[in-house]
Amino acid sequence: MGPPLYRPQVATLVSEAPDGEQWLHEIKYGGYRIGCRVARERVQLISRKGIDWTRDFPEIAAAARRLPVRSALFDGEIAVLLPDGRTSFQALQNSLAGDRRGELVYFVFDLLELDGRDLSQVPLRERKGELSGIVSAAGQVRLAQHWIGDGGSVFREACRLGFEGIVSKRLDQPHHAGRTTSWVKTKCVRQQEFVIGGFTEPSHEPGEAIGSLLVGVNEGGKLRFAGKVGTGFTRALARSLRARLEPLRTRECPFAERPPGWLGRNARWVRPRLIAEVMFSEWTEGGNLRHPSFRGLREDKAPHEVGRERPAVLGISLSHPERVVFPAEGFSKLDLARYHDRVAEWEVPHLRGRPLTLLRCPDAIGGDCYFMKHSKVWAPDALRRVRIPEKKKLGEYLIADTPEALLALVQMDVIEIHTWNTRDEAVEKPDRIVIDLDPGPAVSWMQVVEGARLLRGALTALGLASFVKTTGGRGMHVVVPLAPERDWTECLAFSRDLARAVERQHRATYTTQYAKAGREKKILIDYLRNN
DNA sequence: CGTATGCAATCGAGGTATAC
DNA sequence: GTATACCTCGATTGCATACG
Repeated sequence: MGPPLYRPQVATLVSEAPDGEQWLHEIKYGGYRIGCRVARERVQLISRKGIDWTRDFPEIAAAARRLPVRSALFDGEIAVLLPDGRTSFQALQNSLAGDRRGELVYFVFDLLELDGRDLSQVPLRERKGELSGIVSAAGQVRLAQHWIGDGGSVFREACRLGFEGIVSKRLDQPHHAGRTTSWVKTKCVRQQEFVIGGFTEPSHEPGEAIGSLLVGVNEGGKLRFAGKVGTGFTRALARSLRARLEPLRTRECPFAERPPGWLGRNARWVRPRLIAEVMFSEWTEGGNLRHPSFRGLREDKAPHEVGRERPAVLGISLSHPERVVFPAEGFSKLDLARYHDRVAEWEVPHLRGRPLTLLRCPDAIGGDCYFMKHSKVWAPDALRRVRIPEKKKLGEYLIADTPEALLALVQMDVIEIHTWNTRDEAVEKPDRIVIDLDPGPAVSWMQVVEGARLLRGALTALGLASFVKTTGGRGMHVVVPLAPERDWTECLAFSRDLARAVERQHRATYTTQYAKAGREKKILIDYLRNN
């Protein structure tokens, strides 16, 4: 008898995540469900329908071959892990097309056979136990994380972080092929209204019902096609929708841009009068709906009121969320917002109370960017404005004290956030000194690291704690926190003296001369950051 | 006899491969 | 380049069959 087939267990959709200690919860990764059979040196990756996918993911197969088993059947999901920690179905398909943006990871969540022992009749709790001894929590083949109990919180957190939803599994149940209720999934759904601009002829009842609805949203005064909705109605409802749409029939396509291909030529068009409520999982990169499902007609809204609803992060509404801000990596404004949301806990303490100088790029990096010090511009309310006396007049500055304020900066298309070395309660008394190590083009990164260590040594000898900050470029900042007691001139004098002392001792390596010429192989110690 | 379950159909986006 | 077929993911309906 050959090895048992890969017959995956699948989850039933429910509206609320279950609670209780008998349930564990995992992230719904939104990748491809894949079984992995290891037998001696042979590894095979198998799709949900039993098709061999080993050739499509050779690096996963190679990593699986190194697992410490003689034979095994693993179950899991292959997904693309984005740098912000989310996984993306879209990115996975791009990855199969050769576009590597993010890391391909096989998240393993079950073990059905181990070294000849059939584990399929063993409770999930024990299978998880065996699995955790074999697959580690890092690497290209990695253990899927899970949480026991409190499904509601796991679900809310998963949605907040931008995942598709969660899968909840009974710990006390054996494996069971096919759809069961001992595995359930809860999805983070989106729902909104769309204008109906047409429909397709159904294959079964031509002339009597509809196949799918063609829907769109208003964008810049035009109706933009957003996809087809072909499920969520019964046959009877499809017939009644046809009856409602038939009087609205027109020869002219109501969408500003005709849908591509066959659809654009063969769909039935209607005057854009009816509004449909549609549930869907997400917007695709092309601005279409993924997994759309009809919920009903909205009789209470006018078509011109229907637009794409702006996503919000931490309550800050983002315009142009899909705009690509980092073209090389393909990251959008929404990606940037989610990143700041994730790191806000660490980022905000360094921003709190500090007047800001901002680099804004309304197009993208590489487009037109400009530095902004004063805040005589529109900014969301979450940002605080302060007035600080300058040489001649009062200057108004922005300060970000909260995670919401940080997201407000993203909404303003801010790419770089530069802070003052003082806080607004005492603008004349710096609470830190920053010494910038700016390497010439011929200087290696390790030399910059050595420079930072040298400075830190000198500071420690003077009784001052210090830490380094990467700059995003090739240099490094050495930051010295201070009690806000000395004024600017004293801080500047101190950092200038320190920089010159280092320069005197190591003339071949360091300089305090700003002129570019002559310092290709040297590190400029820039003390003027404390001015 | 009603309910549960499995399976095929019919829809969706987005991808590949292949034929023309 | 365009069209077709088929693969992944998904939702949902409707029917046949199994079960208590």
